[in-house]
Amino acid sequence: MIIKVALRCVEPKLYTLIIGFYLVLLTFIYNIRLNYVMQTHLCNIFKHLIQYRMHKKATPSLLDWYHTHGRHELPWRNTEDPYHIYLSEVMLQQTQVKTVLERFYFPFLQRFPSLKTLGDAALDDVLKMWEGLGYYTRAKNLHKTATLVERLPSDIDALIALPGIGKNTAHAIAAFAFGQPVPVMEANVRRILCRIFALQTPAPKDLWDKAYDLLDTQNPFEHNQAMMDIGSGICLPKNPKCTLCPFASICTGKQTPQRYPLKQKKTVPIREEFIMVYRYNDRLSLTQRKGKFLHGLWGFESVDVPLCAAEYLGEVTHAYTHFKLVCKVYVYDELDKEQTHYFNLSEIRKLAISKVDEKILKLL
DNA sequence: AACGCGTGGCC
DNA sequence: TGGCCAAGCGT
Repeated sequence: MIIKVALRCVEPKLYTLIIGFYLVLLTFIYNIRLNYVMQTHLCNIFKHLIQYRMHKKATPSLLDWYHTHGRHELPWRNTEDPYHIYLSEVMLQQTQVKTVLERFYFPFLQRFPSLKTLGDAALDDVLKMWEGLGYYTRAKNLHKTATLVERLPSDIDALIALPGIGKNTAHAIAAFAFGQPVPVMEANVRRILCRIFALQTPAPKDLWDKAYDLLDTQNPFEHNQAMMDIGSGICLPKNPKCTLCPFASICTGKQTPQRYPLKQKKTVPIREEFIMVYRYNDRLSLTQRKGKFLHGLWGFESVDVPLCAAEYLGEVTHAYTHFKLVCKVYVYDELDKEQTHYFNLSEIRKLAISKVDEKILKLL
């Protein structure tokens, strides 16, 4: 352990080795009166130094790899603004780069160019910009955070204290916006670590320990970005391109990459719902969702039993991550007093609605 | 600790 | 095509 720490602090130059060899030789040849423990200790230090040099030589540095192969054009890599970096991190939670880059990042920033404009906006307007991106509590927490702080803190614990910022996002902001020597721990990094160290079902703490161990503390930005680029472009879930990987020489799991990490499959339940829509003078009844599911979005009402007199329009299905939804849609051409909100088509387009309700709308 | 939480890319 | 998966977080 002491040796590993020493190796992190001191970049072993060639002259260190030469002097080291010279000392060891002196120790043996002239039988200098060092005790046995000291001799072994010295020998071990130099053995590790040699191994470290060979390792560095065998694996081209991540820094070099990043300069040559990294995705330098990603907009959140070319800004110093912590708000921009923070926004990208939240949008990218469980969401592919392509989606965020092509459809959401720029329009959102155009509409809310600063933390202050975001905090001053109405939540419904924020949700409208988030429409189609999914996981809507992200938008709610983003807005909430914008009302809480004028600028983002750089301290990891202070970041985690903000709603919507967990351990990974806090580390990402610390590393990317404030240059702190900390690793990130998301899907790509996790998979790389599992493959390198042949881990099937690692505990989170083990992964963080490995990540800290592997981190290039001199270049945290490049190191973390490189890890994510390798994870998304080389160390793929299926058919990883190990021949292109800078970690190939030290990777212990590359023979059977599909085993690391081990994935458990879950069966998704099917949920059936009756959707009851009231239609009156080309206006439709909608309600704003209150719970955690599709939070804040507008949609058609789900009922236990549809009205007998209502007309059955057909089925709409939608696959979520944890269940499959089958909606049987009914419409009734009367005004129901209990429905407080009626909208025509152009008004509905201004509301934030989900994919299911979009499908139901199409059916109507 | 194990779930609930959306949508779309990719094969 | 259906199934897997994605820059995770809150509870």
